[in-house]
Amino acid sequence: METVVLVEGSNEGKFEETGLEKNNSALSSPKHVADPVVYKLVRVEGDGRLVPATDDELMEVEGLLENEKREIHIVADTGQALGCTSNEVSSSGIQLESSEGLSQSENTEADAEKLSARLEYIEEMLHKVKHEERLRLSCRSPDHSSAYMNVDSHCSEQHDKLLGIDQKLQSQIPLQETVLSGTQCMSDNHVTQSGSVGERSKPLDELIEGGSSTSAGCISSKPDFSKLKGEICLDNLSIKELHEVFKATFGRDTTVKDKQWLKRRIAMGLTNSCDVSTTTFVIKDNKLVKKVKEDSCNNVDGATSEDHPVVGVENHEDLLNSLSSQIDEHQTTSGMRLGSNSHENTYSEDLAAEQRAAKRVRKPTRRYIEELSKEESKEYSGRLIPSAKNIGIRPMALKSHARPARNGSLDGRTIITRLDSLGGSGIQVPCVYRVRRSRPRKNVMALLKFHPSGMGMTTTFVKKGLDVHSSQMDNGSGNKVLEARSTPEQTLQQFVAEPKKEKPAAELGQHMGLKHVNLSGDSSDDNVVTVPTAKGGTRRKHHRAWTLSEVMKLVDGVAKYGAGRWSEIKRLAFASYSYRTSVDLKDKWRNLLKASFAQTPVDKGVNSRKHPSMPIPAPILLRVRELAEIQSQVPPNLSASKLAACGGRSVNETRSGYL
DNA sequence: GTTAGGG
DNA sequence: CCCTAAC
Repeated sequence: METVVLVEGSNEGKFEETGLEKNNSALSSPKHVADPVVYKLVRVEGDGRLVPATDDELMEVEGLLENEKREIHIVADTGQALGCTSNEVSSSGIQLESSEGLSQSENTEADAEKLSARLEYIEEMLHKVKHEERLRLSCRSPDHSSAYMNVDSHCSEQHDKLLGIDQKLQSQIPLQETVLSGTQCMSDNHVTQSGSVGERSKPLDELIEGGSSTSAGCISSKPDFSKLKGEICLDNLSIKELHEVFKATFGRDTTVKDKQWLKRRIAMGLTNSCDVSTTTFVIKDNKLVKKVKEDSCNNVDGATSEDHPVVGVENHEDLLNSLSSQIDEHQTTSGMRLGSNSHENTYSEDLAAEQRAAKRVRKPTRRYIEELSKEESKEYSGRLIPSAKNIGIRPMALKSHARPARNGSLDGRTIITRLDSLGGSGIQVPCVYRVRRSRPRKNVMALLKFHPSGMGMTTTFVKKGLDVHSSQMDNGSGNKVLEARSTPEQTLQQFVAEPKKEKPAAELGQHMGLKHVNLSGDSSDDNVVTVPTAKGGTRRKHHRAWTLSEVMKLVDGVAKYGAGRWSEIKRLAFASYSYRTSVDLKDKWRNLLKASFAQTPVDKGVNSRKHPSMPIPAPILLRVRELAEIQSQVPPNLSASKLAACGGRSVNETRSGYL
């Protein structure tokens, strides 16, 4: 922190996080002008900004080139290796050989030219190699690859940012000095932050465990990670030891003798294999140093834009989310690029292209799709679907949606949910699906709407079914609709309908237990049906019949906390019913009121309702009515007659009772 | 983020 | 159940 460099670094990070871009501009262009001799690899930030590559980035290129092929092969073979390797490759893809780059940059222009030429070459090579790999990845278990890609992408994203920051530092000082000062600051930083680093270890572990199962594969075999905690210094290890660590880390052997390379590699691997660590640590001079500033953390939690990485760990899911969204954004905007005409630009474009390609392979997140649809629908509605498809919606949809057990019982659901949350079918699920209670955004609707083939037909069909509108009918029609759809649509349909995610495992468990107790048969959750709106838009109706117990809880809740305090009731009385929102409660109460006052008085319709909807026992209705009267919740229209009959006492009764 | 109300 | 306006 003491060193100028460090300070700048942290500042940079902050700015970047904050979204201030002047720094970047200042760095890339001005800098470039000032020192034309220094050609650097540049990469495009998530938001499209150009960020100079860092020494770290430059670091491995050479070794990478040497090992590229070998690694790729490995990748092709094992899923695990695949994940790990993809990480490495992707991250290394943006790297250039440092020692050379540095040394050359400080030389004459002639050297610089050479360098640039070389960089170009390297770029090409990397490009090709990466492309190859991508192809392979995409060919192989798309699930895995995509999943990995996800993780990896976000990792690299982070990494890039970090590197970008480093680079800035570097670019502002003589390169040689950079190294030194870098080391210097690192050690300083090291010392000052050692405490935090220690703290960090725990969350890190958690993350590793809680992280995607896929990445876990790589991480699991990384016993030596402990060595990285606290001090995180591989310097003391011999090459042999490094090899061991390497193997432990990546699950494969390496023939590389270069100590530096190994150290870096290991550090990288460890870092990349862990979502958070990337954010938290900066790899520099063969040491993992706690990063001063977190980019991603901020994204996740703006308030936590402090020097404490721990924050980021808290909700890595969100982290992933935000990251993915970032990536998405990047993806959509990657098309446009800064229009300068420098060499850097050329490189950056290459990189950009490269990245784009990489991302293309990546499975799009739901968020992405949504946003994409939104964006594109404005301009090219026709192209919308195809593009989405190409990006890989289908595999994902099919995959994540693979739930024959949908109709299954509670157990079935449990399993399914688990799959979803654990990523049994795909890592991405947890991060992507988790948040939303599953109501697709309008965008998605739009997406559906735009779907070329037979959408219109489907729509009408659905509508028909919907019109019948009985809870049961709903389901039936819904399923029919799904089945009726043509393949492509089905994919989409499923994709859209899929969402019904039940939440975090913990809650789920609880929920499950309670559920069993309920007499309800609603356990057949996910009566998710997409229904067309009158305007042509579709919306998903995700129906879940209210169970008696739920109703009772609701009534109790109202009695306790008062009608209108839905959030309270939801939180306190419906804690276990994750799917009931306060709005739901409110709606239900409204209905209950209606029902109670409509039927109870005469006692005629009490249970006589033959409609599919669950009949509400008279007692409950009675109670509802009482509560309503007590709280003057009586529906206006009904209250008139009813209250009048009762003597209108409730008129003066205010909610004060519970207040 | 909640709540109320219409659809 | 969805959507939105209003808070």
